[in-house]
Amino acid sequence: MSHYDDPFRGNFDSLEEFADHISELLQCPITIEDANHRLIAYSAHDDYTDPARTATIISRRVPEKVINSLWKQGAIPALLRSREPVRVAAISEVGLGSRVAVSIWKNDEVIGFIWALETDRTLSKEDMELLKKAAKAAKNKVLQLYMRKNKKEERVQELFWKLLTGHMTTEEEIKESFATMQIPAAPLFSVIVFRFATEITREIEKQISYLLQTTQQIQLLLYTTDRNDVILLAAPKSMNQPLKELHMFIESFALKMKERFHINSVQSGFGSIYETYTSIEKSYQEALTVLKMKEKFPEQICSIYGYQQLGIYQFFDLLLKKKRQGEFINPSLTKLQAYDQKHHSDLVKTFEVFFDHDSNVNETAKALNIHPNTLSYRLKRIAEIAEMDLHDMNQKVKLYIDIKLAKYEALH
Amino acid sequence: MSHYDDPFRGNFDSLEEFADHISELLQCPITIEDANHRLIAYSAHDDYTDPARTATIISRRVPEKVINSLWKQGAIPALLRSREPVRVAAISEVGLGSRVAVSIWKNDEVIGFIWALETDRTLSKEDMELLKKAAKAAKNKVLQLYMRKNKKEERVQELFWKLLTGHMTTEEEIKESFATMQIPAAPLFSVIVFRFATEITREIEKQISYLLQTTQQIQLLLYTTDRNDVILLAAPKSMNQPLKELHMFIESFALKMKERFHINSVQSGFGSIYETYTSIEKSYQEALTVLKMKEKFPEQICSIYGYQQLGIYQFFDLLLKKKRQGEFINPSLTKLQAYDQKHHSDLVKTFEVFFDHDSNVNETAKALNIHPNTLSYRLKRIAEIAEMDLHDMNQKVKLYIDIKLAKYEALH
DNA sequence: ATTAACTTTGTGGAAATCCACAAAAGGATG
DNA sequence: CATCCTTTTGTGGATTTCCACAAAGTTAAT
Repeated sequence: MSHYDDPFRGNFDSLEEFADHISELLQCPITIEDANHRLIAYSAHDDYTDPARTATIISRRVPEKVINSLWKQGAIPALLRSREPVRVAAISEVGLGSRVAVSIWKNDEVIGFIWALETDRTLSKEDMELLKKAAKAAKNKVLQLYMRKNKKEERVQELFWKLLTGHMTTEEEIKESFATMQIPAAPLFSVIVFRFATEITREIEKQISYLLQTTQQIQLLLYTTDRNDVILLAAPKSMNQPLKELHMFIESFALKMKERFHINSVQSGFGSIYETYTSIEKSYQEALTVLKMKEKFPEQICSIYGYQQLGIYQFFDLLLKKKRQGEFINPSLTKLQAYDQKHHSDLVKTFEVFFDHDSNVNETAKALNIHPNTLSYRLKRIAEIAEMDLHDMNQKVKLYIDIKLAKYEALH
Repeated sequence: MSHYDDPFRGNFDSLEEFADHISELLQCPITIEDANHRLIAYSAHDDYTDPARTATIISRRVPEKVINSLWKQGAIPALLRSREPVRVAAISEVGLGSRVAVSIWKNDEVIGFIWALETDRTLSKEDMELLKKAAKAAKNKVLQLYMRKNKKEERVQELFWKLLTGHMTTEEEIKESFATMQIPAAPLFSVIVFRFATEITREIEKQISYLLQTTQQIQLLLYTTDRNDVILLAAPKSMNQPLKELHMFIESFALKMKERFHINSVQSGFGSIYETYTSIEKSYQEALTVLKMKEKFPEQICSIYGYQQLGIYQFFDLLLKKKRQGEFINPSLTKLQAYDQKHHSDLVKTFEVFFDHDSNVNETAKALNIHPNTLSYRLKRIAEIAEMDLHDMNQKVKLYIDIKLAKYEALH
C-alpha cells in the first residue's frame, strides 16, 4: 500500500475515476454515496460484491432496510458524529458484508460517505488513514454535484409552489415542466403535509430531507417546506392499495423522526389521490383540511391521515355554518342533553362511543368501563328519551353527526 | 204523540230549547250535532243516557271510537246518503245504546244530525216522521251557527297564514290573537301538511275537514288548505311521546281517507315540534322539506313523516350544492361503481341495503335475496375494493351519505 | 374448449349477542 | 331515614353471528 503524503493529489475527471483509484489502492470495492445514501460513484472491476452493494448499485440508492439496519446498529450515527473511519460488522439479514466507512465533510456538515467493502482482506490502520484522506479529497467533487443539484432544486421548488397554489392550469404545461426537470411521471399521487410543533430550522430540515430521500415506501416527486409544514408530492408504488401505502409511510416517517431525531408531535395529513396534475392544489387543500380537523378532534381522528378517511368531518365546516343559523336543531339530542344534565348521566357520550365502535356492545362497554348489560340498558333508555328507533340508521347517523357537530362548535 | 201538521212551527230561542221540545214530543233523550259530530245542543231532564251520549256531552263532541264504529257499522254512510231517519242498533263495545238518527240537510249537503236515544221506548213509524220534520226545522238554526262560525273562520284563516309565512314576529302578539279567537293554547305543536294528488276541491275539503274535526288523536289548533295541500297546526296530547302521536295520527288519517273516501296517495309531512309560536313558520317549512324529500326518495323514507325523522336527508340540499362544485368526490364510491360496471356486480347497492338494515347480515341478505355468506363475501370485497375499514363508522357513514347523495343528484 | 378468476351457496362449530329476570347499589325526596 | 325511582351488575340460556373451509356455479379471456 502506497504511503505518499497525499495519494489523491492528482486530478480526476470524474468521481467514478476517483472511486476506481481508491479501490486500487485499498484492493477492495468502493462505493461513494451522498448524504442521503444515493449512489454517486462506485468502483468497477470488483470480483465480489455483497448483495447490499449490488442492490445499491442497481437502484442507485442504498436499500431502505439496509439504512435502517445501519442506524439501529449505530454505524450511521457514528459516521455523522465523527470524521474517523468506522468499521461495520457484517449484517447478514440484509446481505451486508463487513466494511469500513468514512463520512465526507464540508464544514460541520456531512455531505457524503465512502464505503470500502472488506471482501478478500481486512483493512489495516494505514488503510483507514488512507480512506480518511480520500474522504477529504472527495469533498470538492461531491460539492460540485451539490451545487449543480441546488440550482435545479430552486427551479423545481418554484414549480411545486405554482402547482400547490393552482398557478398552472393545463395538464400539458405541467407534464412538460415535469419532463424538462426530470421529475418522474406517476399515474397516481397525493400531497402530504407534515406539520411540526415549531418552525422548521435548517437543522431539522436536513434531517427531514434525509428521511424523505432515503425512504422507498413511496416515490417522492416533489418536496418543499413552509413555516411549520413540510409538503410533499408523493406517488404510491402500487395501484391497488395506495391509501394503505401512504398511511404506512406516514406512520413510519413519524416513528423515525422520533427514534432518530427525537422529534415527537409531528401531525400529518394527505389529500385525496388524484391522477391529473391539475388536482395538486386540491389535494394540498385537502391535506390542510385534515390537519385542521385533527386539531379540533385530536382523539377522534388521531389515526386518520387521509382526506378520504376524514369521512363525515369533510363537510363539518359546511354544517357548522348552517347550525349557527339555527338549522339542524336535533330535538333528540336536546332531550338527551337535558336528561344528562338533570340526572348526571352520560347518555350522549354513551351513544357516541357506541356508534364509534360500530355498534359493538362489548367493545363499547370496555371503552366506557361499564358492564355490557349497563350499556344495553342505557341504549334502551336513549331510544325512549330521544324518541328514536335505534335500528334506524338514518336517525342514528343524524344524531351521531349532531353530537360531533356540537363538539366541533364548542371548539369554535 | 201529537200529530199536528207541523209541531215545530213555533219560534225557539235556542237550539237547546228546540232539543228539549223534540225530547218531550218523542219521550226520549235528544242530541243535535253538526256535520263534524260536534255537539250543538242536547235535551236535558233525561233520566237515562248511555255512556256514549254522556261522553259526547262532556267532551262536546262524539268520541272518535264511537264515530269509527258508526262508520264501520254503516250508520253514518246511510245518514249521508239519505234524508230518511235511520235506526242504529246498540254497539255495546263503545257504550252506544239503540237509537234513531236523521241528518239535517241544506241543499245537497249534510250540515248536522239529530239523535234520539231509545232508552225506555222504541220509536214508532210516526215518531220517525216527526224526527224527519224536526231535522228540516233545525236546518235554519244550524245554518245560523255556521254563518257565525264562518266569519270567525275567515279571520282565523288569515291569522294562520300570517303565522305560516312568518308575518307575526312576537310571541306576545300571537298569544293575544290566539286568545281573542279562542284558539286553545298548547305547550307543544307542529305543522302538518297533507299533500293530495290533485287540487283540493270543495267536495274533498269537506271530507278532509270532517276527518280532522272528528279526530281526537291530536288537538287541532288551526287548519287551512293551499292548492294540493292541507295544512294543520296540531298539538300532541302528551308531552312524552309527541312524535309517536303525530305519526299515528297521520297514518290513521291516511287510512281513513282511503277507507271512507277512497282517496289514496296522500303524502304527509310534519315539521319539528316547537314550543314557541314564532317557530310555526319554521315548522311549516320543515314539513314542506319532508314532502320534497319524500318525492325524491319514495321508497327510502315512505314511512317517515317528521322532519326529525328525516335524519341525514335534512342537509342533502346543502351537500348537493357542494357536490356540484366538485367537492366530496368519494374515491371509494368511484371504485365500487367502476367495479360494479365492469363485473356486473352490485356492491354499491349491497352496501347501501346493508347499512339501511343497521348492518344486520340476515335482514340484509333477505332484502337482497342472497345467502348470508354471499353477503359477507361481498362485504369483504367491498372493504378491499373501496380500501375501507368496515368497522370504521366514520368511513361507512360517509360512503352511505355519498351513495344516497349520488341518487339524489341523479334525480336532479 | 379450457383455464383462471370470481362468485355463490352450503356446513359446522366457536364466539358473541340478546333477553328476561333478579339482586344490589345509588340518589333524590318528603 | 325510609321510600321510591333509577341505574348498575350478575346469571343463564336461546339465538344469532362470525369465520374458515369446501364445493359448485359463472364469467371472461386465451
